[in-house]
Amino acid sequence: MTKLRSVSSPSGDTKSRILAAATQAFSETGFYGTSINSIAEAVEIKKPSLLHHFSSKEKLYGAVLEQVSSRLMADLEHTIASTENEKQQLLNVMDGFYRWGKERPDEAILILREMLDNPQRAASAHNWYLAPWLEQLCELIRRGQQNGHFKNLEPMAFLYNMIGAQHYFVVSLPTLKQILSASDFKALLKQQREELLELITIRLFQ
Amino acid sequence: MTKLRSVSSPSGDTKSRILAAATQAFSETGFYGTSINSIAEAVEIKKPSLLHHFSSKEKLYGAVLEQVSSRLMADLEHTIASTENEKQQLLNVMDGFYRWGKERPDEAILILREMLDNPQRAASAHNWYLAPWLEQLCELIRRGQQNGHFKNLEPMAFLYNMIGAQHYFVVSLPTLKQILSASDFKALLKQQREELLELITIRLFQ
DNA sequence: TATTCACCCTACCAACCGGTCGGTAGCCTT
DNA sequence: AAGGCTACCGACCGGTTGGTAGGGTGAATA
Repeated sequence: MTKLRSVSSPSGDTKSRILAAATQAFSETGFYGTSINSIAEAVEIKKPSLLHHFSSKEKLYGAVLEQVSSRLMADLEHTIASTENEKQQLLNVMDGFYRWGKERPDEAILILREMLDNPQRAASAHNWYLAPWLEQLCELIRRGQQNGHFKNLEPMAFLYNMIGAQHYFVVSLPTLKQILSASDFKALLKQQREELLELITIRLFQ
Repeated sequence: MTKLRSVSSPSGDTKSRILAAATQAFSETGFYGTSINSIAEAVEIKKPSLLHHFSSKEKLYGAVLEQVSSRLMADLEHTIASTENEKQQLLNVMDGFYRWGKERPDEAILILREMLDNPQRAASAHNWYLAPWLEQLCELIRRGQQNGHFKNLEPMAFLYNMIGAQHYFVVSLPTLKQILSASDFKALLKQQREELLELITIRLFQ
């Protein structure tokens, strides 16, 4: 029997609305700087109602992180699976990472915040939200090296610099947007992208 | 008349002891996650005594940021002034930035936190603590290009990637230290440094 | 000797925090 | 009609926050 969702109270997606609001809030003001009350207000419910869906602030925060990291991981796997060539795989993954940062800056900032706030938790085995991501990419590069498509270099060190540059740039965007003119900002956005691609090309391919 | 500083109460440097403790605390737990009481405890005074030296939490935080950024700026100017060759200047500055991150990770994390927490404040004219820094470096590169020592590329985009990669790596160190073995960690530290130098070399000099 | 002043303290405050409690409204199943 | 369920709420709790008021102390100044 199909369940009818009442129109007057679309309560079924209250949970996801909370998650969305929490993602933005934690991203903007961090875990300690965000009160669950302010999140509840954004969803237009009261605090006890929020705590009905997520039994504690920590649980809510954890749910947000898990949603973000799982989406990131799924994107990576999909990207790698959809191409054969290692060179194109790497470029596509970097492109996906770039678009992720541009389209979901909240999530990019959140992941970085978590690394700063909670290095030991962020690092714990299956909990570092970029560890499996980086590991997959490392192996991709090693495959490319074995096939002779990539130059010989340390995959991890290389990747960390490229991912770091990209991630850092993304979280800087709100700041940059304010100190640069609109045209300068737009130009830098394009230039940085081309610069990073050029770096990857001359370091890995040539 | 020279003022004698009493030995029993070296109160003159209570202020700097507060600053040091605050730098560490804010770096570890952020502005909202840090209570002035915990800072006072670290200095072994009571909260009102701390508020006697810095009249509010915001003021203290501002003083910490100013101390960090002024030292960073002084280092940059000293480094540039102590060399003639643009190529060597750039390498020395990057080296200085690297050592800053290694020797004062607290400060590196703090600057990044400030960018996340307060993009509009962090960006405001004379208050973005890396803006003048980046500007000086940009001009250095432009000089090198005019002299024909550097390749032709967009200085800002290039710099942002290099600085970003380095800064990102530094703030990742606590996390990396926990997911890697001691030997792997040490190896990565060396490799990343060489990798970044290689990137600069082949992109800017060759 | 009297006064000032920097420094540190105890005691206190209103505001806010995360979280619990008892209870209500409405829907679904039996 | 009864019972159970989810979603939601007002009132409240203990505890912590940044900040204030005011008093004590000891050294420099006059």
